[in-house]
Amino acid sequence: MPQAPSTRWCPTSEQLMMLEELYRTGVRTPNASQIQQITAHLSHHGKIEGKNVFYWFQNHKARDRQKLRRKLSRQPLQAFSQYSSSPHFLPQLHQTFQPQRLRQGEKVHEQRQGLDLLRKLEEGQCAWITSSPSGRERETVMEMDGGGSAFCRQLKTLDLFPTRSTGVRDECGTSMSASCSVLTS
Amino acid sequence: MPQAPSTRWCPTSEQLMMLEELYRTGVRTPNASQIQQITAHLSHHGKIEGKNVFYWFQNHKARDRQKLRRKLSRQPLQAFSQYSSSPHFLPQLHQTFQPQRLRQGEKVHEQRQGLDLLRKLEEGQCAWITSSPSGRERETVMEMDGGGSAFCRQLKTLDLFPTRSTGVRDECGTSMSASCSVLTS
DNA sequence: GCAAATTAATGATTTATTCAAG
DNA sequence: CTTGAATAAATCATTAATTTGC
Repeated sequence: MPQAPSTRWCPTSEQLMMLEELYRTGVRTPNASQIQQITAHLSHHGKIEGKNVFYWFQNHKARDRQKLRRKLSRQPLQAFSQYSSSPHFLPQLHQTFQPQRLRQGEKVHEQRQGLDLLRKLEEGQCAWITSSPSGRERETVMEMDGGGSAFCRQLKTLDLFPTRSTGVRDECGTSMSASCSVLTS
Repeated sequence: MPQAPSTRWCPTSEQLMMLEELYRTGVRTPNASQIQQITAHLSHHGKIEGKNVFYWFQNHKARDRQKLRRKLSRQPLQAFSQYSSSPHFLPQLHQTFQPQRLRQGEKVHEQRQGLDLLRKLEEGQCAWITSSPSGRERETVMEMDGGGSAFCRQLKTLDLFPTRSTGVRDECGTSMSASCSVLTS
């Protein structure tokens, strides 16, 4: 069939890796000259023009920031957990794990609560995660050394999460189906 | 009898299946609370602690990415590989980009170039960036056509990224060993 | 068949990056 | 410019698979 001559640049894996390598090592907003050089090099690995390089860095930088923000805004849901050995616990967990999105203006600072585990693990303050919760289900899921989860306010899940992706999301999953949550307090 | 002090967690098949199910359905980086919940549930199927869950997701995600990248790098789809992937190309580019770091006072100019570019692009004055960078630029930047080694004599590797290859390990094109090179002349 | 020897997986640690707040 | 937070990448280390000589 008369394949439409792809109207847009499609980076080869090598080009992509090289761009990412440059990005990883600090290049963010290359100037004209730099773009020219990059383009020259990458052109050995496939069709490419300067504007592609320019746009790539623009987009990559932006999406990186976006990803970070999203990452920071991941909030824990309410502790519920007496399903114990329910054979249906998985679906329930899923409900709890849907990515949460908070309001735009919400201060990022108070929203983190993610995994400072690593640090705590290394510092030995990881009782909460090191200890085996095997004994019984605790309804006070975490108590985290007093000050850890003060901002663990009540979230109200509004709805939906058709998430059923099979591929590898997370990274460039710019738009993962997310449920919408709102602070109710 | 001093039982083999199994030094590390060994997931039961049930635990593994549950973790994989969670992963398949989108869980990638569970936060503290979520880890607690997962741990609580999985503990019904065998000994387990929070950090095991944490590490499991870290590793699984990382190795998934790794697998994907390795797969991608195996499909270099252009015949331009006469230059193939020169290990020198990156360092050279980096060298070019080093001067990008400016002192506080004079930062504006460089930074603004990106915007200028965009403007030009949108205004149609982007001939310089749209045009394919053939020949000319290449010469000034890299001489490597006659055997890239000639270029290397002038380079001094700073070893920003020590290429400690443990040999055996995985990897391939994922992370090109990038060292920071500087002209010594 | 069966261990010792080898190799592949994968759990656990360490190290480097990144963004952005201070 | 410095530092905090939070990974992701790299790598170390141990367990499971498998191969191999008998």
